[in-house]
Amino acid sequence: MTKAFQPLERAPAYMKVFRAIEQRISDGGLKDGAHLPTEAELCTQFGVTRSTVREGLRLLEQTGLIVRGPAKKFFIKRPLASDIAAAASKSFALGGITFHEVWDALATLYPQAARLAAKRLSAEKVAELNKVRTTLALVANDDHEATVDCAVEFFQQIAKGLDNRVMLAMLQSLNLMIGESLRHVIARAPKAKDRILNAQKKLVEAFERQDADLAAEWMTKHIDDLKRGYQVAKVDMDEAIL
Amino acid sequence: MTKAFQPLERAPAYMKVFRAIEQRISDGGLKDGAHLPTEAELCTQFGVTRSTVREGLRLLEQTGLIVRGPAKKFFIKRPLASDIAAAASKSFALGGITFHEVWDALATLYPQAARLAAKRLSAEKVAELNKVRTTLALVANDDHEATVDCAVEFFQQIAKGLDNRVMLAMLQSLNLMIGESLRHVIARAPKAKDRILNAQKKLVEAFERQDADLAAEWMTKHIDDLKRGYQVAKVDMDEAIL
DNA sequence: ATAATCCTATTGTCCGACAATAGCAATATG
DNA sequence: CATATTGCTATTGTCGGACAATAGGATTAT
Repeated sequence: MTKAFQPLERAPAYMKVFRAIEQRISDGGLKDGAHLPTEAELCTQFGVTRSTVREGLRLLEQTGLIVRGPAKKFFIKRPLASDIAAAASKSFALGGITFHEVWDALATLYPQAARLAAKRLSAEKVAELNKVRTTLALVANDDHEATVDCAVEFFQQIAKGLDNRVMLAMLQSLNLMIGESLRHVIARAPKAKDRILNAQKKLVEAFERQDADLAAEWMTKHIDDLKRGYQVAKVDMDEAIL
Repeated sequence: MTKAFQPLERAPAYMKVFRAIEQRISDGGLKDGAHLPTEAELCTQFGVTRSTVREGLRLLEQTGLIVRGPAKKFFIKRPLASDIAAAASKSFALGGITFHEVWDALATLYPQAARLAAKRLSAEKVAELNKVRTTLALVANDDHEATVDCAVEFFQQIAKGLDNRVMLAMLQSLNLMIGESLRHVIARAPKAKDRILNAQKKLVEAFERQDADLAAEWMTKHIDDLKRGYQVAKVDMDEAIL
């Protein structure tokens, strides 16, 4: 007797539409920036109705593979690190991730990131970082909004400087998750800004000297400070973020 | 004159449906495991037609917030670390991430993960790891499939043992991305398995002694070996994965 | 008691229609 | 002639209804 049959491929048509287009994107048939045919055109090509095509498009839309251009037209977009980070941090939040888990990941990743940064950051990037730092020094002490923005921007610049999209996405997703809570902390821990400024200064120095150990050391202190900030602000670390 | 009007909120109805349900999930109104009302029910509640509701459901579906239960009914599901990892690694692949970037992230994250594991892994978890290791020792030398599975499983167990869903998701997404390429490497680098086994042995020893430095050291060697494997297998590290 | 069959609720797909909108062409106005 | 306005057209967003496919549960037959 010949071999048993494979279970045959049964997926809803809208799913097949999704996968077909996704496939075309990944194999380069639909290049980045190209625009998708109109819905009517897709109907005739796939031989299904608009409702079905549209359901498939919604899947693509949520995956982030197509974005609206002018005239509501969709065009193809390959996911950027920032998209992945945004999606991941949103999912984490919905999954009930705690401050503790985020902080733990920060404490693990960022000192290493600082090590890499010390080795890889170009002189221009370090100068850029320094500019962010001086900007932070200039903002009013009670402007918590701007303070947080600068503090997060400093992290962002380091992440971007690593020249690695995987790490960028991971670090950015952490940045997004701490951003909100940081606002909370800074509003309640008045001395936080000075400590942040000091850590940033030492970090920039370490980057200038390309001293990986020093960079890691100060980054660790910086992250530890954040935890202390949470404690001062009486944030329950086992509470879910957002 | 009174202040200018805000641009009014104009989003397609299907998007509003999506956001409304998403909101209900995140604020706990729809609990994990609860089942979504039928499409017809949602139609009456939102006051839109089924087509519109269904487009919204497709968005939820792709976000991973609802999954099909028996009878095709949708059930609410909060995203798990593994879902986030799967989505992220797929996006990375579509974004054209290179082997080099993945390896770079591996080399940065896993030694630190090993450090944490040395401190946190329970005795049972270490025993579990040891079991994976002995399983790998027993598989035939030419069974590349099983070899890869065991090698990846070893990483998975470490990731799970950290007891941190953020790190778990990040490490898992890396695991998914190397999985495929590892198959390629092991088929071409015959001695790879022995080196993997040795590294795993040393790692387990380090975990048993809770020696973080030793664990990090051997994990670094382990990851470096992987890179050497790529070179032996003549994989172009600047090529996109998958 | 178990297996086969029917029933029903729900999803998947189709069709056709029309309103809303954005971009473009044609026109009016100075 | 240049600019502003208007109308045209292609496309998307939404609607309503229809029916086939399917999964689970109820019912019947053996």
